[in-house]
Amino acid sequence: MAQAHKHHEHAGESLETAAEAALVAAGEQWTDMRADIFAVLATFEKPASAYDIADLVSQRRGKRVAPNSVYRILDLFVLNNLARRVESANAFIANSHPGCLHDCIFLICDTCGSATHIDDDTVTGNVRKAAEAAGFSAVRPVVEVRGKCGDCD
Amino acid sequence: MAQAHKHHEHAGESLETAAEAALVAAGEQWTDMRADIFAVLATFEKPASAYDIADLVSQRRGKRVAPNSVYRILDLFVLNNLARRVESANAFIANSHPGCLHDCIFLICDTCGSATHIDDDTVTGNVRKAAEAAGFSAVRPVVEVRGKCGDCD
DNA sequence: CTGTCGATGTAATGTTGTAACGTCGTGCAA
DNA sequence: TTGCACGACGTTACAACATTACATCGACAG
Repeated sequence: MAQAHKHHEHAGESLETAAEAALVAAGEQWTDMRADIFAVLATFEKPASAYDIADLVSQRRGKRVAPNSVYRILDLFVLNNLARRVESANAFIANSHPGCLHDCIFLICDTCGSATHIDDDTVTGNVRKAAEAAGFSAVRPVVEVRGKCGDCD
Repeated sequence: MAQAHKHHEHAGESLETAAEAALVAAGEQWTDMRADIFAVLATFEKPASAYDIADLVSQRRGKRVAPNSVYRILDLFVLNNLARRVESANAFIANSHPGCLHDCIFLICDTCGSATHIDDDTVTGNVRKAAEAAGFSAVRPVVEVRGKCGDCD
């Protein structure tokens, strides 16, 4: 069912470096603020709200960072595919393979809150096709699954 | 692609009657308040926020109805499949065939805000399978598509 | 030097969602 | 008939999420 699809999955340092590269490649700056926000976002394995991030970034910088600023940068990240918005959780999660662009599917555990993401282009492709068949264009599929993860069984 | 799947699609009076029947069948009461909220919800063709509904129901009753009360009843509706929550819009929409239970796919137009829903059990079934293959259980798929509808092209 | 531009700061406000507790009517049991 | 239990709804307060408008600051081109 799932497509075999080889990614370079990043983590930690490597992920931040990849994110920086991707953002710079898009003609954007990689500032301290952006680096801090990405770093904080990347430490979460659960989806993080903008306010969670604002708190942690504030600690890290020893100075209050307003949610506002966080949203701005998060939006930029989402736009450039460094992060994803998890609609059903009003929260954000770092993309573990920035630069590699496709629709992803999030599995969010209602018990522990963790989110994993899978890429299955067959499934999301079918969603796109179904939408296009109904006359929709310029489509952005939102495919998320709420449930219970293997660890919480 | 899309499954041929025959529903009784309701509208107006008929829809409200069907909703009442479904709720009563579930052992719940069909009160004036619930009827009003459902009626208001059903007049929207766009997803409606709880606050929108609260405003209109307040007008209709000539007395302020708090969002709080609306949420309670909306939650009940969602639980009993009379309404659906549109996660990517933080809003609700009436289910046009209450009692008929399956995963649905919402197409939300980013231009005019309208939402249509399609049922394609093949697609949602594959989403479920993908989630289960990843060790997820008790799964509730959220499949929504943001894009531009035929009318807004 | 100065105007412009992108990034961030600051303040205020709007929107969405929940918690805690009070009141009221209905039905049932003593 | 009284009193209690319960579900539905009201009221208030607050928490969480998100946006708008405008100010400040440094880099850099003219």
